[in-house]
Amino acid sequence: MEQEVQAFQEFLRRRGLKLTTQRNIIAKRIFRTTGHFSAEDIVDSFRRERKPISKSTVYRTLDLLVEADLLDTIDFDQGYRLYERCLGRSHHDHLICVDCRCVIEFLDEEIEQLQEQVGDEHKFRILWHTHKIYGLCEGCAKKADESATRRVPGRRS
Amino acid sequence: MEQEVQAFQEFLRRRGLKLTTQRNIIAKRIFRTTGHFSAEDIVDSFRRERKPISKSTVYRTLDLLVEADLLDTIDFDQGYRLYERCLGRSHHDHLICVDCRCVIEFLDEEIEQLQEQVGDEHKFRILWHTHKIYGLCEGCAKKADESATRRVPGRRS
DNA sequence: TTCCGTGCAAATGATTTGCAGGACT
DNA sequence: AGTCCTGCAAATCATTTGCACGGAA
Repeated sequence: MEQEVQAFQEFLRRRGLKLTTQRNIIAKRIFRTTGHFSAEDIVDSFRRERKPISKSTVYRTLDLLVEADLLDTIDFDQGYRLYERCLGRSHHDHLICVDCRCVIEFLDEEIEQLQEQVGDEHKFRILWHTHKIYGLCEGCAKKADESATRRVPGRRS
Repeated sequence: MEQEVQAFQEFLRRRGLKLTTQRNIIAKRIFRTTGHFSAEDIVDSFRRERKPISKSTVYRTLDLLVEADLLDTIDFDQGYRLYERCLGRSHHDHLICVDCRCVIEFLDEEIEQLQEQVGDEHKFRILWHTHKIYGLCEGCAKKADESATRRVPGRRS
């Protein structure tokens, strides 16, 4: 968190941008989160505390944080963007539960290497990648199995 | 194409849906495409030929074709959805050029297997996945290098 | 005849933008 | 003082939906 706050301030300075109250509040709020969040999550969290900060400002600040390499965006094809902190975090990909929407991170070095190979084979200069595996997490898979079984005796669609 | 037309008609019949002129026209147009296309591409192609079909109908028909397993949707995080025919096509993933926006398909059996392993390790029941590698295709990488070199003697940003 | 489909216009919902008044440096 | 910012409302833009009319079965 401290490191991120400083990195952000440094970034603003380098760009000749101002360190305003709102930017500070938003950045600190974000640097306290774990996991993934949407722009609306941030806006809501301020609304709940009755110190509303305008949507636009939140969006604009998120953009800055992404440019500063302090946030990554992830698109889970849900119609809106999610963000996650990335300073000092290594690259990883995602397992996404289509039922409870939870997200598990994974990293497989072998896959990472094979990707490089794929790039080479196609003379493609890789810049970044996203690898998303959709399915059911342990809990949701269990639930699904149970309700499937339960339905059999009852003969109901 | 013939196969797909029949599969679609069969799908409609099974669902008690009607085989209308518009659905037929749209389906046939799509079954002639190669590569990726957006809903707007389809709408435009009809507009150009002065047999406009309403946007809504196109969207609704695309949904049906996806449900019929005749189309896949792919989200390249461009703010709109792309589709591709998938009947009889095996699964594959994508290399996406961020410059010219061209798309190269790839399939790596080793990666596919390793994914299964990742799922197992996390007790995750995989349903499907997307694996997108972004970067520069051969041509665009070359162009990028050239203009980078050219800039050096001239000393211009 | 009876739904199902279509086209249109309007709604949606996340994100972006224009603008006028405020706030950093 | 001179920019850079903020908040608001309005604009975007792809996609969806409500509704009245028209068409397949």
